Amino acid sequence: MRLSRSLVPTIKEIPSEAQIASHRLMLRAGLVRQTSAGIYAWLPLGLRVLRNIERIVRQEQDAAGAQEMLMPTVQPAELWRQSGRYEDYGREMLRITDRHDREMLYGPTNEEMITDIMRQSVKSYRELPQILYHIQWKFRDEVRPRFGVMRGREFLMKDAYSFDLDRAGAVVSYRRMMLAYMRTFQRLGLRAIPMVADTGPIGGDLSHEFIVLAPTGESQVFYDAAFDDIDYLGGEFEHGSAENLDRFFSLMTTNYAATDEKHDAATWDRVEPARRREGRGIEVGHIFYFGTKYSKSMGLSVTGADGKPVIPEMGSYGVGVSRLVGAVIEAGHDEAGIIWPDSIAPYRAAILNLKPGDAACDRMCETAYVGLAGDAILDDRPERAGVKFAEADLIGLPWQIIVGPRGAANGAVELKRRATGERVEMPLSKAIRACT
RNA sequence: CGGAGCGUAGCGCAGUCUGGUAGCGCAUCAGUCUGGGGGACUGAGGGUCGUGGGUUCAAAUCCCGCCGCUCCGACCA
Repeated sequence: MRLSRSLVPTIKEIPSEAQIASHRLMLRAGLVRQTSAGIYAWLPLGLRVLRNIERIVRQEQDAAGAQEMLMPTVQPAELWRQSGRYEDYGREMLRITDRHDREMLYGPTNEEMITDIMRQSVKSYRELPQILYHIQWKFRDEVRPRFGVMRGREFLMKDAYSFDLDRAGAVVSYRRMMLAYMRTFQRLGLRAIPMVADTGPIGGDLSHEFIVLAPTGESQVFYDAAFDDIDYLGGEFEHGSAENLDRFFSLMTTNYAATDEKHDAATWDRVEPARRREGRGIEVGHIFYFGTKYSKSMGLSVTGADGKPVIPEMGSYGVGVSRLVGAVIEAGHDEAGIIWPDSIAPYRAAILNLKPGDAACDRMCETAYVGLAGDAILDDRPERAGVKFAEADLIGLPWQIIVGPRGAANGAVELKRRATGERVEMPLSKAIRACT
């Protein structure tokens, strides 16, 4: 993108309404704008990050054997009456009446809807197990939205639903999703830890929340440092083998990890002192096994091998995609701005033309822009160098190719790594290769 | 939902107590200088003072209602 023709409304001052780093930086770097309390418009740069996170989430869901679909945001109240949650959910649910006086709602989650779809479509035990997911906007009318996209009312969530014939199968699905989540978070450059959780209004008896460590997190967490050394991407764990998943799951659950609500001082004291880690955490995902809660209340059953009805065992698995944008920034920033992980940065590099109008600078910047196949922000604005440096650091792309008249005369640019601040002078072609 | 605040130029704010010409900084636009870490100077444009009513000769300012937003607490991907 050419910055001179793009909507990237950066802000120099700190917005007064933003209390935490990620919120301030998202506003300052021009990623989002608030349109109502807890409701945000995603500007071009922010949307690219959101899409990149979605892509990783999608790849890992697919790898775990889940199928993508898309359910609507607006749902009929009738479905929620069947499960009994229409009244239970309370004021957090945004209720809508259409022109025919039909009661509708803006979905806060989709258990009822997916169960309805499955009961219409799945008739035989041969058709299970299945896991379905979608990435869709949700609305929960939070009493007090805050912290920008971390705690908005409208948010983008990936929610998956598993259907198995028995508890043993459901447990395999649950573990698969847990592995998918750990892989997803690692790819996002986040250290996330699964912690035993309350099941809340969704119900059930097996539930974990995934907590990302960040100093501005909302809850206090305690965990065993053993989690820090686990590599989920290296091939040690796989979705295909129940035995392997079993080993994975016991690794996740035997090491101590708890939020302050579930913290057990006695068990904590048995963790080797050198391995005790304590800090603040942000919940970025939550998974539940809830048995037949919805299948039973809503009449989902399939015919079993013996000709008798079987009520499927279900689970649901949510990850806050839009919240992750905030979480990634909480985990990666400094005084100057955001430091994006390579995996989700809106663009790979910023090309800073320190002297637009200078033939050599212009030519080298164009070469760099083409060389990066447009996966870069070309700062071609007639601004001073200082402004460009400051905004490039604020936006936080992984690389900066700095093209100034000094080096341009003999074909050299500076390549700066945002994360470390390290700057090295080198030929343009080498800099381009380093970024790709 | 309990408690507390705030709505004045794109952003951040002063002015409100004590009614009488709507202001400052940043940003924007034009020009000059400058030119490797948010530069300087000169000039210009930009306002239904959240909204509806009331009091008054006169309301950003006083009174009442409404709306919006923020913060603290209890709750959540």
